[in-house]
Amino acid sequence: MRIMQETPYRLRIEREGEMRVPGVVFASRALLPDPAADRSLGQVADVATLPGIVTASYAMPDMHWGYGFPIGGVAATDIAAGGVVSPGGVGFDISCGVRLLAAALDRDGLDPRTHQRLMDELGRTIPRGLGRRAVWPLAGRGQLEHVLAEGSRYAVEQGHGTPRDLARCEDHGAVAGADPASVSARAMERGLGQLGSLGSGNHFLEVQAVERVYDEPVAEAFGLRRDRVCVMIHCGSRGLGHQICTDHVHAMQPAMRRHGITVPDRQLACAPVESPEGRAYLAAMAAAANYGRANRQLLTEAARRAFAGTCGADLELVYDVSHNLAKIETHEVDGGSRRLCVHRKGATLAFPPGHPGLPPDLAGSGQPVLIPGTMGTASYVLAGVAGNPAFDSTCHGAGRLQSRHQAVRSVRGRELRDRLEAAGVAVRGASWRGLAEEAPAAYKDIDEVIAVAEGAGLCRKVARLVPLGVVKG
DNA sequence: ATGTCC
Repeated sequence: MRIMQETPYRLRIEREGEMRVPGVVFASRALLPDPAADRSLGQVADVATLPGIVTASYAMPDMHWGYGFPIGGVAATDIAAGGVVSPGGVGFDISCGVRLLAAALDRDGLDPRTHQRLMDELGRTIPRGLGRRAVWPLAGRGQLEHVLAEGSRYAVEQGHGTPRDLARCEDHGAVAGADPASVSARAMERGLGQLGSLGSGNHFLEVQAVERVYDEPVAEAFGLRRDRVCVMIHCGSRGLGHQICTDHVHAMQPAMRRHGITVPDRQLACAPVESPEGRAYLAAMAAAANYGRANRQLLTEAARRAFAGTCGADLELVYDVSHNLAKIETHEVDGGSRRLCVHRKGATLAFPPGHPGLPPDLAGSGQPVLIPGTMGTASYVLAGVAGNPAFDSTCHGAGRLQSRHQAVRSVRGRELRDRLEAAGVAVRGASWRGLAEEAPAAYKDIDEVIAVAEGAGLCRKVARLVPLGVVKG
């Protein structure tokens, strides 16, 4: 593989073999994955072979090895030119994403005793870990179908939130085109008992405080100012999204044979967007996306109850983003306007100021971008910028450096908890092993990832948040 | 990520 450094923050993988376009990686040399342990650069090249891919196969500064596509991967296919959709380009955790809430409270208003009571209450009421516990136990299949079709809109309609919440959700809380009929009975079964639950892995609910503001007017428009207490929620579509991915990867095998599509990796299973299999996946994916969004809405309700019961502060929604999704969007390609299927896997949509997809009160700010760090480290709020070189996309997190297995070998969960508590971060975990798997040492340096994302022109910094307590999935 | 294997 021939890799050229184009700018300090941009590398190019030259087109060769079956690649239809080059690879473009937004990273400093220091952030590049170790090729001995992580095959993600090869995955960027593999994605470049997909039918219909345009411009380049991109990777964000937090890139690492994933299922088929790299995590941190962005790929757009031209629908009219037979462009494909690939479940591996979205990931197993469909619509995994982040929501940020701002409390009507500053950090000096949270005395140590109230802080502990708040964390205890969150620890008691936020369902997490493997299995089926939920804030909203659905009445049955009919109610779940409403969630799949209407996402957070249905949750709010049913009293789990306010109309103001929807104004600060991507797509007003629901992806269009969701079809519950494309969702298998097994996926429905898995989804019934998990709505309003964090899950496990890197998912969390964190109480944070704004430590630094880089752009006062934009922070103000987002509802943020220095020292404000916030809540960040990171979760996805649980077993339902996972099952949908599994079902449709299998369903695409005959479509690939029928269309004569060959891919360098079985995990890149795909089908033309304009094929029965492609359409069925997108309809089921949209349903999972709506489930993921409703999931964050229900966890918001639980967090609001915990705040109301302990410190009395309201929580106002700053924004909600999905960072695992494929969307049909129109972009300029080679001087023409094309309908594209844009895959973002571990990558965040970042519209520039003035984009019609923004809420009117944020039109001048650009789209809020929410990027969590790791336990005990900072998180960032950023904004979309004009001239984004990757279909209005940016990174989604710190990016894993060590495998879960490596992380568990290098630190004990109890030890990590004690270290975080000593540093003033209250910890309410689900399992010791899960905690060790998410050790900060297993991730890249979030400050460096953000510096590269900004340096590469993907987004710009608005505020830096630091953790006060974490409820870990 | 995930009832970490149907």
